[in-house]
Amino acid sequence: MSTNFVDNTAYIDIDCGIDMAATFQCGQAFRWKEVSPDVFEGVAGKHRALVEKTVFGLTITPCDEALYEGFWRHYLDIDRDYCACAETLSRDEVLAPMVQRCRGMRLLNQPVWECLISFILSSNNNVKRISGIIERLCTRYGEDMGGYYAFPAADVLAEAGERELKECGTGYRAAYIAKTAQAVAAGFNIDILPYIGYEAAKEELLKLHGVGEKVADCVLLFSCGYGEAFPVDVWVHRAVISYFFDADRPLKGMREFARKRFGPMAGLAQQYLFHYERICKKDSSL
DNA sequence: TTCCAGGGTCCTA
DNA sequence: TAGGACCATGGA
Repeated sequence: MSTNFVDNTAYIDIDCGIDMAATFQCGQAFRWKEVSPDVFEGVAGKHRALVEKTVFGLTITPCDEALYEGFWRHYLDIDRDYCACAETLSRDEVLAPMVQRCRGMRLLNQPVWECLISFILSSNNNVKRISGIIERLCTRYGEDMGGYYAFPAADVLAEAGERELKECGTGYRAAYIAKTAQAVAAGFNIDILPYIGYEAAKEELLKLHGVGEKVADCVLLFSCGYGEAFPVDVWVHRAVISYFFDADRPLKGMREFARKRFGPMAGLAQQYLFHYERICKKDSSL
């Protein structure tokens, strides 16, 4: 893998390629929009970028070396060998066709705060509507970066309060966001979560209002780098029952089953399951 | 009109 | 501790 920087664009040579739609539209992040099949534009934290798939890998614009090393390299999970991951998961006979269909999908390493609020909003919600709510929150409370808005800081959302947050379409989740924002603004440290281990980090997250097992696992997987996290939503629940069991079983049992079967790649396996299920439903409705 | 969506909280038995 | 009602909202 090599990276070059020309005219404020990063040219990244990645061996395994990237599935743009699977990566940016698989429900792990909510601020990316398709410009064309090979080009996505999005905002993460305080940074906006155009990411384009090329024959060599991908390009990021605008992006100099400092921004790449300080943010996008980690965000796009550039250093993980996804060919090896796909190879390993393909050895699972059930998962093999899903890996084949979604090959090139990557997990993103999002800013923890942004990921936390996004998935608190995901409760009993759908991807399209979550994206709309987040954009309204960013437009109203995010820092104006000149043409786009950063994700709003905790103290700003805490100050906004439940009633104002509801005006952005958050519904009953406004109370969750307000209380969690107040906790973080008051000193609840979410920045340590990537460094204290999966179990300890989950225990911390579960102390926050609006965060249950599923939301915690999403945050741990999509922003803290804990690959063993296995979020179980309605799609994954259906898929696991359909492909691995012949009857329903408790959610806790599903998480344990997944972590035992897929180990440190349980989270990636979960994402293959989730995206595959949604693609299949879309395909079957055509 | 009803169902559904990347669920969590709170109350009751 | 487990189970169930309830919570907002917009698209299908």
